[in-house]
Amino acid sequence: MTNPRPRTIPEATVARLAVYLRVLTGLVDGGRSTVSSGELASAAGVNPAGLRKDLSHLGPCGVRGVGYEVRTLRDRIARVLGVERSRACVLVGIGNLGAALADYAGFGTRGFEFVGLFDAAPSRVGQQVGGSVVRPVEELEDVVAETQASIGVITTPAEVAQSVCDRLAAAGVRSILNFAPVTLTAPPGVDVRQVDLSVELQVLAFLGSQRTLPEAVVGGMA
Amino acid sequence: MTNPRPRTIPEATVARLAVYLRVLTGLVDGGRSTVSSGELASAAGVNPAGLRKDLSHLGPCGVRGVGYEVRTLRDRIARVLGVERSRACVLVGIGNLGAALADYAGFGTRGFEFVGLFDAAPSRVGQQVGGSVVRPVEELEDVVAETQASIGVITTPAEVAQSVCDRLAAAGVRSILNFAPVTLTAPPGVDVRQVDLSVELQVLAFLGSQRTLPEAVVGGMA
DNA sequence: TTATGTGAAATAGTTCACAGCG
DNA sequence: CGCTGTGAACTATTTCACATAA
Repeated sequence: MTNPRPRTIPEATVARLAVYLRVLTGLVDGGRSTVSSGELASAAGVNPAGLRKDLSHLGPCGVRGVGYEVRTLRDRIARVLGVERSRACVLVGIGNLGAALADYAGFGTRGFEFVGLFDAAPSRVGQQVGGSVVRPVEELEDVVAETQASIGVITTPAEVAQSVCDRLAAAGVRSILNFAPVTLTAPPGVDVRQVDLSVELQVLAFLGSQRTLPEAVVGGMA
Repeated sequence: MTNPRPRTIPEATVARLAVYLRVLTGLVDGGRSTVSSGELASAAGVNPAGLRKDLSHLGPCGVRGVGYEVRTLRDRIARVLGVERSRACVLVGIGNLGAALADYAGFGTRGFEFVGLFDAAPSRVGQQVGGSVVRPVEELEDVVAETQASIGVITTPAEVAQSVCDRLAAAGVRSILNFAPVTLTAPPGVDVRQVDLSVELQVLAFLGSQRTLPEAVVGGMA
Protein backbone atom coordinates (compact mmCIF):
# COMPACT_ATOMS: atom_id res chain seq x y z
CA MET A 1 0.00 0.00 0.00
CA THR A 2 2.77 2.42 0.84
CA ASN A 3 4.58 1.22 -2.23
CA PRO A 4 1.99 1.45 -4.96
CA ARG A 5 4.26 1.72 -8.02
CA PRO A 6 7.68 0.24 -7.98
CA ARG A 7 9.86 2.62 -9.96
CA THR A 8 11.52 -0.28 -11.63
CA ILE A 9 9.83 -1.54 -14.74
CA PRO A 10 11.97 -4.26 -16.33
CA GLU A 11 13.33 -3.24 -19.70
CA ALA A 12 11.92 -6.34 -21.34
CA THR A 13 8.52 -5.26 -20.10
CA VAL A 14 8.97 -1.74 -21.44
CA ALA A 15 9.70 -3.10 -24.90
CA ARG A 16 6.54 -5.20 -24.80
CA LEU A 17 4.45 -2.31 -23.47
CA ALA A 18 5.34 -0.49 -26.67
CA VAL A 19 3.98 -3.41 -28.65
CA TYR A 20 0.78 -3.55 -26.59
CA LEU A 21 0.37 0.15 -27.19
CA ARG A 22 0.50 -0.40 -30.93
CA VAL A 23 -2.05 -3.20 -30.78
CA LEU A 24 -4.35 -1.21 -28.51
CA THR A 25 -4.23 1.78 -30.82
CA GLY A 26 -5.37 -0.50 -33.61
CA LEU A 27 -8.21 -1.80 -31.45
CA VAL A 28 -9.29 1.72 -30.54
CA ASP A 29 -9.36 2.65 -34.21
CA GLY A 30 -11.38 -0.47 -34.88
CA GLY A 31 -13.96 0.57 -32.31
CA ARG A 32 -13.26 -2.17 -29.77
CA SER A 33 -14.04 -1.23 -26.20
CA THR A 34 -12.73 -4.14 -24.15
CA VAL A 35 -10.18 -6.89 -24.66
CA SER A 36 -9.01 -9.87 -22.66
CA SER A 37 -5.43 -10.68 -21.80
CA GLY A 38 -5.66 -13.75 -23.98
CA GLU A 39 -6.70 -11.85 -27.05
CA LEU A 40 -4.28 -9.01 -26.52
CA ALA A 41 -1.46 -11.45 -25.86
CA SER A 42 -2.21 -13.33 -29.02
CA ALA A 43 -2.23 -10.13 -31.07
CA ALA A 44 1.08 -9.12 -29.53
CA GLY A 45 2.65 -12.55 -29.88
CA VAL A 46 3.24 -13.16 -26.18
CA ASN A 47 1.99 -15.44 -23.43
CA PRO A 48 -1.19 -14.23 -21.65
CA ALA A 49 0.19 -14.65 -18.14
CA GLY A 50 3.27 -12.71 -19.11
CA LEU A 51 1.13 -9.94 -20.49
CA ARG A 52 -0.81 -9.71 -17.24
CA LYS A 53 2.45 -9.62 -15.34
CA ASP A 54 3.68 -6.80 -17.56
CA LEU A 55 0.51 -4.83 -16.98
CA SER A 56 0.74 -5.42 -13.24
CA HIS A 57 3.65 -2.97 -13.23
CA LEU A 58 1.15 -0.22 -14.05
CA GLY A 59 -1.06 -1.14 -11.12
CA PRO A 60 -4.45 -2.82 -11.48
CA CYS A 61 -6.00 -1.81 -14.75
CA GLY A 62 -8.37 -4.58 -15.70
CA VAL A 63 -11.74 -5.82 -14.55
CA ARG A 64 -11.81 -9.40 -13.31
CA GLY A 65 -14.09 -11.63 -15.26
CA VAL A 66 -14.21 -9.08 -18.08
CA GLY A 67 -10.86 -7.87 -19.34
CA TYR A 68 -9.31 -4.48 -20.01
CA GLU A 69 -10.92 -1.32 -21.23
CA VAL A 70 -9.09 -0.66 -24.46
CA ARG A 71 -8.91 3.11 -24.41
CA THR A 72 -8.08 3.39 -20.73
CA LEU A 73 -5.31 0.85 -21.01
CA ARG A 74 -3.87 2.52 -24.07
CA ASP A 75 -3.76 5.87 -22.33
CA ARG A 76 -2.20 4.39 -19.26
CA ILE A 77 0.57 2.72 -21.22
CA ALA A 78 1.18 5.84 -23.28
CA ARG A 79 1.59 7.82 -20.08
CA VAL A 80 3.98 5.32 -18.56
CA LEU A 81 6.09 5.19 -21.69
CA GLY A 82 6.16 8.97 -21.76
CA VAL A 83 4.71 9.32 -25.23
CA GLU A 84 1.60 11.29 -24.41
CA ARG A 85 3.44 14.37 -25.46
CA SER A 86 5.41 14.48 -28.64
CA ARG A 87 9.18 14.26 -28.44
CA ALA A 88 11.58 16.18 -30.60
CA CYS A 89 14.13 14.07 -32.46
CA VAL A 90 16.97 14.86 -34.80
CA LEU A 91 18.17 12.50 -37.50
CA VAL A 92 21.70 12.57 -38.81
CA GLY A 93 22.65 10.89 -42.06
CA ILE A 94 20.05 11.07 -44.78
CA GLY A 95 21.05 8.13 -46.90
CA ASN A 96 18.58 5.46 -47.89
CA LEU A 97 17.92 4.35 -44.36
CA GLY A 98 17.75 7.85 -42.93
CA ALA A 99 15.29 8.89 -45.60
CA ALA A 100 13.20 5.82 -44.87
CA LEU A 101 13.05 6.69 -41.18
CA ALA A 102 12.31 10.35 -41.84
CA ASP A 103 9.44 9.31 -44.01
CA TYR A 104 8.14 6.54 -41.77
CA ALA A 105 4.68 7.50 -40.61
CA GLY A 106 4.95 5.12 -37.66
CA PHE A 107 7.10 7.57 -35.76
CA GLY A 108 4.89 10.59 -36.12
CA THR A 109 1.80 8.72 -35.02
CA ARG A 110 3.58 7.40 -31.98
CA GLY A 111 4.83 10.54 -30.39
CA PHE A 112 8.07 11.26 -32.18
CA GLU A 113 8.63 14.32 -34.29
CA PHE A 114 11.70 14.87 -36.40
CA VAL A 115 12.63 18.48 -35.91
CA GLY A 116 15.84 18.31 -37.89
CA LEU A 117 17.31 16.19 -40.66
CA PHE A 118 21.05 16.57 -41.26
CA ASP A 119 23.54 15.39 -43.80
CA ALA A 120 27.13 16.19 -44.58
CA ALA A 121 26.79 15.88 -48.35
CA PRO A 122 26.03 19.17 -50.11
CA SER A 123 24.04 17.24 -52.69
CA ARG A 124 21.65 16.03 -50.01
CA VAL A 125 21.27 19.37 -48.28
CA GLY A 126 18.18 21.21 -49.37
CA GLN A 127 16.32 18.11 -50.47
CA GLN A 128 12.83 17.58 -49.17
CA VAL A 129 12.53 14.32 -47.20
CA GLY A 130 9.47 13.27 -45.26
CA GLY A 131 8.14 16.79 -45.04
CA SER A 132 11.35 18.45 -43.89
CA VAL A 133 14.28 20.01 -45.66
CA VAL A 134 17.69 18.41 -45.14
CA ARG A 135 20.10 20.80 -43.43
CA PRO A 136 23.88 20.86 -43.34
CA VAL A 137 25.26 18.93 -40.41
CA GLU A 138 27.05 22.07 -39.25
CA GLU A 139 23.70 23.37 -38.00
CA LEU A 140 23.19 20.35 -35.74
CA GLU A 141 24.16 22.03 -32.47
CA ASP A 142 22.06 25.11 -33.17
CA VAL A 143 18.96 23.12 -33.98
CA VAL A 144 19.33 20.89 -30.93
CA ALA A 145 19.67 23.96 -28.76
CA GLU A 146 16.67 25.70 -30.32
CA THR A 147 14.33 22.75 -30.33
CA GLN A 148 15.53 21.11 -27.12
CA ALA A 149 15.56 17.81 -29.00
CA SER A 150 16.14 14.99 -26.52
CA ILE A 151 16.56 12.11 -28.96
CA GLY A 152 19.07 11.69 -31.74
CA VAL A 153 18.99 9.04 -34.44
CA ILE A 154 22.21 8.16 -36.28
CA THR A 155 22.05 6.67 -39.77
CA THR A 156 25.42 7.78 -41.02
CA PRO A 157 28.23 5.58 -42.32
CA ALA A 158 30.03 3.74 -39.54
CA GLU A 159 33.17 5.86 -39.83
CA VAL A 160 31.55 9.08 -38.69
CA ALA A 161 28.95 7.69 -36.28
CA GLN A 162 31.08 8.14 -33.17
CA SER A 163 31.83 11.76 -33.94
CA VAL A 164 28.16 12.44 -34.58
CA CYS A 165 27.39 10.73 -31.28
CA ASP A 166 29.90 12.98 -29.51
CA ARG A 167 28.37 16.08 -31.05
CA LEU A 168 24.84 15.03 -30.16
CA ALA A 169 25.85 14.32 -26.57
CA ALA A 170 27.71 17.62 -26.29
CA ALA A 171 24.72 19.45 -27.70
CA GLY A 172 22.50 18.05 -24.97
CA VAL A 173 20.82 15.06 -26.55
CA ARG A 174 20.26 12.44 -23.86
CA SER A 175 19.06 9.46 -25.87
CA ILE A 176 20.65 8.13 -29.03
CA LEU A 177 19.45 5.43 -31.40
CA ASN A 178 22.27 4.19 -33.57
CA PHE A 179 21.82 2.26 -36.81
CA ALA A 180 25.46 2.46 -37.88
CA PRO A 181 27.28 -0.83 -37.47
CA VAL A 182 29.68 0.33 -34.76
CA THR A 183 29.48 0.24 -31.00
CA LEU A 184 29.26 3.80 -29.75
CA THR A 185 30.47 5.13 -26.47
CA ALA A 186 28.75 8.08 -24.87
CA PRO A 187 29.27 10.02 -21.67
CA PRO A 188 27.39 8.94 -18.54
CA GLY A 189 23.84 10.17 -18.58
CA VAL A 190 23.44 9.55 -22.28
CA ASP A 191 21.62 6.39 -23.32
CA VAL A 192 22.64 4.67 -26.51
CA ARG A 193 20.66 1.92 -28.18
CA GLN A 194 22.14 -0.02 -31.00
CA VAL A 195 20.13 -1.52 -33.85
CA ASP A 196 22.16 -3.65 -36.20
CA LEU A 197 20.03 -4.87 -39.05
CA SER A 198 22.41 -7.55 -40.19
CA VAL A 199 22.66 -8.99 -36.71
CA GLU A 200 18.97 -9.76 -36.98
CA LEU A 201 19.51 -11.54 -40.26
CA GLN A 202 22.42 -13.49 -38.86
CA VAL A 203 20.45 -14.69 -35.89
CA LEU A 204 17.75 -15.84 -38.29
CA ALA A 205 20.31 -17.58 -40.45
CA PHE A 206 21.71 -19.36 -37.42
CA LEU A 207 18.34 -20.52 -36.18
CA GLY A 208 17.60 -21.70 -39.70
CA SER A 209 20.77 -23.72 -39.98
CA GLN A 210 20.19 -25.19 -36.53
CA ARG A 211 16.98 -26.57 -37.95
CA THR A 212 18.35 -27.62 -41.30
CA LEU A 213 21.73 -29.14 -40.62
CA PRO A 214 21.69 -30.76 -37.20
CA GLU A 215 22.51 -34.33 -38.13
CA ALA A 216 22.68 -35.22 -34.46
CA VAL A 217 19.09 -34.18 -33.94
CA VAL A 218 15.89 -35.93 -34.89
CA GLY A 219 14.14 -34.63 -37.96
CA GLY A 220 11.41 -33.07 -35.90
CA MET A 221 8.07 -31.76 -37.06
CA ALA A 222 6.93 -30.26 -40.27
CA MET B 1 34.90 -36.97 -31.18
CA THR B 2 33.91 -34.39 -33.73
CA ASN B 3 30.77 -33.72 -31.79
CA PRO B 4 31.97 -32.11 -28.57
CA ARG B 5 30.07 -28.91 -29.42
CA PRO B 6 26.92 -28.64 -27.48
CA ARG B 7 24.24 -28.02 -30.08
CA THR B 8 22.69 -25.49 -27.76
CA ILE B 9 24.05 -21.99 -28.14
CA PRO B 10 21.90 -19.51 -26.23
CA GLU B 11 20.14 -17.05 -28.50
CA ALA B 12 21.56 -14.08 -26.60
CA THR B 13 25.00 -15.45 -27.33
CA VAL B 14 24.23 -15.89 -31.02
CA ALA B 15 23.26 -12.24 -31.32
CA ARG B 16 26.51 -11.18 -29.71
CA LEU B 17 28.56 -13.55 -31.84
CA ALA B 18 27.30 -11.61 -34.84
CA VAL B 19 28.60 -8.43 -33.27
CA TYR B 20 31.97 -9.99 -32.50
CA LEU B 21 32.15 -11.14 -36.08
CA ARG B 22 31.66 -7.58 -37.27
CA VAL B 23 34.36 -6.26 -34.97
CA LEU B 24 36.78 -9.05 -35.89
CA THR B 25 36.28 -8.39 -39.58
CA GLY B 26 37.25 -4.79 -38.93
CA LEU B 27 40.35 -5.92 -37.05
CA VAL B 28 41.36 -8.28 -39.85
CA ASP B 29 41.00 -5.46 -42.36
CA GLY B 30 43.10 -3.29 -40.08
CA GLY B 31 45.86 -5.88 -40.05
CA ARG B 32 45.56 -6.91 -36.40
CA SER B 33 46.64 -10.46 -35.68
CA THR B 34 45.66 -11.03 -32.05
CA VAL B 35 43.22 -9.46 -29.63
CA SER B 36 42.40 -9.95 -25.97
CA SER B 37 38.95 -10.58 -24.54
CA GLY B 38 39.10 -7.21 -22.83
CA GLU B 39 39.77 -5.30 -25.99
CA LEU B 40 37.27 -7.23 -28.06
CA ALA B 41 34.66 -6.86 -25.34
CA SER B 42 35.19 -3.15 -25.18
CA ALA B 43 34.86 -2.81 -28.95
CA ALA B 44 31.66 -4.84 -28.85
CA GLY B 45 30.24 -3.04 -25.84
CA VAL B 46 30.03 -6.06 -23.55
CA ASN B 47 31.66 -7.37 -20.41
CA PRO B 48 34.92 -9.32 -20.94
CA ALA B 49 33.90 -12.33 -18.86
CA GLY B 50 30.65 -12.55 -20.77
CA LEU B 51 32.51 -12.47 -24.03
CA ARG B 52 34.72 -15.34 -22.92
CA LYS B 53 31.69 -17.30 -21.86
CA ASP B 54 30.12 -16.67 -25.26
CA LEU B 55 33.23 -17.90 -27.02
CA SER B 56 33.39 -20.96 -24.80
CA HIS B 57 30.38 -22.28 -26.72
CA LEU B 58 32.63 -22.65 -29.75
CA GLY B 59 35.16 -24.73 -27.84
CA PRO B 60 38.57 -23.41 -26.80
CA CYS B 61 39.76 -20.88 -29.33
CA GLY B 62 42.18 -18.61 -27.51
CA VAL B 63 45.69 -18.85 -26.14
CA ARG B 64 46.03 -18.32 -22.40
CA GLY B 65 48.21 -15.42 -21.50
CA VAL B 66 47.97 -14.06 -25.03
CA GLY B 67 44.46 -13.72 -26.40
CA TYR B 68 42.68 -14.74 -29.59
CA GLU B 69 44.01 -15.02 -33.08
CA VAL B 70 41.85 -12.59 -34.96
CA ARG B 71 41.50 -14.36 -38.27
CA THR B 72 41.01 -17.80 -36.77
CA LEU B 73 38.36 -16.57 -34.40
CA ARG B 74 36.54 -14.72 -37.15
CA ASP B 75 36.44 -17.81 -39.32
CA ARG B 76 35.26 -19.94 -36.45
CA ILE B 77 32.39 -17.63 -35.61
CA ALA B 78 31.42 -17.29 -39.26
CA ARG B 79 31.22 -21.04 -39.55
CA VAL B 80 29.14 -21.42 -36.41
CA LEU B 81 26.74 -18.71 -37.52
CA GLY B 82 26.47 -20.40 -40.89
CA VAL B 83 27.54 -17.38 -42.91
CA GLU B 84 30.61 -18.82 -44.63
CA ARG B 85 28.44 -19.48 -47.60
CA SER B 86 26.12 -16.85 -48.97
CA ARG B 87 22.42 -17.14 -48.31
CA ALA B 88 19.71 -16.25 -50.77
CA CYS B 89 17.13 -13.76 -49.50
CA VAL B 90 14.03 -12.24 -51.00
CA LEU B 91 12.74 -8.81 -50.04
CA VAL B 92 9.08 -7.89 -50.37
CA GLY B 93 7.94 -4.28 -50.30
CA ILE B 94 10.27 -1.84 -51.97
CA GLY B 95 9.23 1.34 -50.24
CA ASN B 96 11.73 3.60 -48.59
CA LEU B 97 12.79 1.05 -46.04
CA GLY B 98 12.90 -1.84 -48.48
CA ALA B 99 15.02 0.16 -50.88
CA ALA B 100 17.34 1.07 -48.03
CA LEU B 101 17.80 -2.57 -47.10
CA ALA B 102 18.26 -3.68 -50.70
CA ASP B 103 20.95 -1.09 -51.07
CA TYR B 104 22.63 -1.71 -47.71
CA ALA B 105 26.13 -2.96 -48.35
CA GLY B 106 26.27 -4.47 -44.87
CA PHE B 107 24.20 -7.44 -45.97
CA GLY B 108 26.19 -8.37 -49.02
CA THR B 109 29.45 -8.31 -47.15
CA ARG B 110 28.05 -10.48 -44.42
CA GLY B 111 26.79 -13.42 -46.34
CA PHE B 112 23.36 -12.36 -47.50
CA GLU B 113 22.41 -11.95 -51.10
CA PHE B 114 19.12 -10.53 -52.26
CA VAL B 115 18.03 -12.71 -55.14
CA GLY B 116 14.65 -11.07 -55.58
CA LEU B 117 13.06 -7.71 -54.86
CA PHE B 118 9.28 -7.56 -55.10
CA ASP B 119 6.62 -4.90 -54.99
CA ALA B 120 2.92 -4.79 -55.72
CA ALA B 121 2.94 -1.29 -57.20
CA PRO B 122 3.34 -1.25 -61.00
CA SER B 123 5.16 2.04 -60.68
CA ARG B 124 7.88 0.37 -58.61
CA VAL B 125 8.23 -2.70 -60.78
CA GLY B 126 11.11 -2.44 -63.21
CA GLN B 127 13.02 0.09 -61.14
CA GLN B 128 16.66 -0.62 -60.43
CA VAL B 129 17.31 -0.82 -56.68
CA GLY B 130 20.60 -1.87 -55.13
CA GLY B 131 21.73 -3.64 -58.25
CA SER B 132 18.54 -5.59 -58.89
CA VAL B 133 15.38 -4.93 -60.80
CA VAL B 134 12.14 -4.83 -58.83
CA ARG B 135 9.76 -7.57 -59.92
CA PRO B 136 6.01 -7.88 -59.58
CA VAL B 137 5.00 -9.64 -56.40
CA GLU B 138 3.17 -12.24 -58.45
CA GLU B 139 6.51 -13.77 -59.34
CA LEU B 140 7.42 -14.32 -55.69
CA GLU B 141 6.67 -18.04 -55.57
CA ASP B 142 8.51 -18.77 -58.82
CA VAL B 143 11.63 -16.95 -57.74
CA VAL B 144 11.68 -18.61 -54.33
CA ALA B 145 11.37 -21.99 -56.00
CA GLU B 146 14.10 -21.24 -58.54
CA THR B 147 16.59 -19.70 -56.15
CA GLN B 148 15.80 -21.86 -53.12
CA ALA B 149 15.79 -18.66 -51.07
CA SER B 150 15.62 -19.56 -47.40
CA ILE B 151 15.14 -16.10 -45.94
CA GLY B 152 12.42 -13.56 -46.61
CA VAL B 153 12.38 -9.94 -45.50
CA ILE B 154 9.08 -8.09 -45.27
CA THR B 155 9.01 -4.31 -45.57
CA THR B 156 5.46 -3.91 -46.81
CA PRO B 157 2.68 -1.89 -45.21
CA ALA B 158 1.25 -3.59 -42.14
CA GLU B 159 -2.01 -4.49 -43.85
CA VAL B 160 -0.48 -6.92 -46.30
CA ALA B 161 2.39 -8.25 -44.21
CA GLN B 162 0.54 -11.32 -42.99
CA SER B 163 -0.49 -12.38 -46.46
CA VAL B 164 3.06 -11.92 -47.71
CA CYS B 165 4.23 -14.01 -44.76
CA ASP B 166 1.77 -16.75 -45.68
CA ARG B 167 2.96 -16.75 -49.27
CA LEU B 168 6.62 -16.85 -48.27
CA ALA B 169 6.01 -19.74 -45.90
CA ALA B 170 3.98 -21.64 -48.50
CA ALA B 171 6.72 -21.07 -51.06
CA GLY B 172 9.25 -22.72 -48.78
CA VAL B 173 10.96 -19.83 -47.02
CA ARG B 174 11.93 -20.98 -43.54
CA SER B 175 13.10 -17.72 -41.93
CA ILE B 176 11.31 -14.39 -42.05
CA LEU B 177 12.44 -10.98 -40.86
CA ASN B 178 9.49 -8.63 -40.53
CA PHE B 179 9.74 -4.85 -40.37
CA ALA B 180 6.03 -4.21 -40.67
CA PRO B 181 4.43 -3.14 -37.39
CA VAL B 182 2.23 -6.20 -36.96
CA THR B 183 2.78 -9.46 -35.18
CA LEU B 184 2.92 -12.22 -37.76
CA THR B 185 1.95 -15.82 -37.30
CA ALA B 186 3.64 -18.50 -39.33
CA PRO B 187 3.31 -22.27 -39.52
CA PRO B 188 5.54 -24.44 -37.31
CA GLY B 189 9.01 -24.78 -38.74
CA VAL B 190 9.08 -21.19 -39.95
CA ASP B 191 10.98 -18.70 -37.80
CA VAL B 192 9.77 -15.13 -37.66
CA ARG B 193 11.75 -12.28 -36.18
CA GLN B 194 10.11 -8.94 -35.65
CA VAL B 195 11.93 -5.62 -35.81
CA ASP B 196 9.82 -2.67 -34.81
CA LEU B 197 11.74 0.53 -35.24
CA SER B 198 9.43 2.64 -33.17
CA VAL B 199 9.58 0.22 -30.28
CA GLU B 200 13.27 1.04 -30.07
CA LEU B 201 12.52 4.74 -29.95
CA GLN B 202 9.86 4.22 -27.30
CA VAL B 203 12.20 2.27 -25.07
CA LEU B 204 14.69 5.11 -25.40
CA ALA B 205 12.03 7.65 -24.58
CA PHE B 206 11.05 5.69 -21.50
CA LEU B 207 14.60 5.36 -20.25
CA GLY B 208 15.03 9.06 -20.86
CA SER B 209 11.96 10.03 -18.91
CA GLN B 210 12.99 7.68 -16.09
CA ARG B 211 16.08 9.82 -15.82
CA THR B 212 14.45 13.16 -16.33
CA LEU B 213 11.40 12.89 -14.11
CA PRO B 214 12.59 10.42 -11.51
CA GLU B 215 9.80 11.44 -9.19
CA ALA B 216 6.72 11.67 -11.35
CA VAL B 217 4.59 8.75 -10.31
CA VAL B 218 2.73 6.79 -12.88
CA GLY B 219 -0.84 6.42 -11.82
CA GLY B 220 -2.95 9.18 -10.42
CA MET B 221 -4.07 7.74 -7.15
CA ALA B 222 -2.78 5.23 -4.69
C1' DT C 1 52.74 -13.11 -15.07
C1' DT C 2 49.24 -12.83 -18.32
C1' DA C 3 44.74 -13.70 -20.04
C1' DT C 4 41.72 -17.70 -21.07
C1' DG C 5 38.10 -21.01 -19.72
C1' DT C 6 34.63 -22.28 -16.45
C1' DG C 7 32.02 -23.78 -12.34
C1' DA C 8 29.35 -21.51 -9.03
C1' DA C 9 26.62 -17.49 -7.34
C1' DA C 10 23.68 -13.87 -8.46
C1' DT C 11 20.39 -11.81 -11.20
C1' DA C 12 16.80 -11.29 -14.66
C1' DG C 13 13.04 -13.00 -16.89
C1' DT C 14 9.26 -16.45 -17.94
C1' DT C 15 5.74 -19.71 -16.99
C1' DC C 16 2.56 -21.91 -13.94
C1' DA C 17 -1.23 -22.36 -10.99
C1' DC C 18 -4.53 -20.63 -8.41
C1' DA C 19 -6.61 -17.31 -5.19
C1' DG C 20 -9.88 -13.62 -5.48
C1' DC C 21 -12.91 -10.27 -7.47
C1' DG C 22 -16.71 -8.95 -10.47
C1' DC D 1 -18.74 -19.09 -13.56
C1' DG D 2 -14.60 -16.12 -16.30
C1' DC D 3 -10.59 -13.47 -16.22
C1' DT D 4 -7.42 -10.71 -13.68
C1' DG D 5 -3.50 -10.30 -10.50
C1' DT D 6 0.33 -12.51 -8.33
C1' DG D 7 3.25 -15.49 -5.44
C1' DA D 8 6.05 -19.33 -6.30
C1' DA D 9 8.65 -22.44 -9.33
C1' DC D 10 11.33 -22.56 -13.10
C1' DT D 11 14.47 -21.19 -16.78
C1' DA D 12 17.68 -18.20 -18.96
C1' DT D 13 21.40 -15.10 -18.65
C1' DT D 14 24.99 -12.33 -16.50
C1' DT D 15 28.62 -11.72 -13.30
C1' DC D 16 32.17 -13.26 -10.32
C1' DA D 17 36.34 -15.51 -8.90
C1' DC D 18 39.77 -18.42 -9.65
C1' DA D 19 42.07 -22.62 -11.44
C1' DT D 20 44.67 -23.33 -15.47
C1' DA D 21 47.76 -23.14 -19.22
C1' DA D 22 51.19 -20.70 -22.18
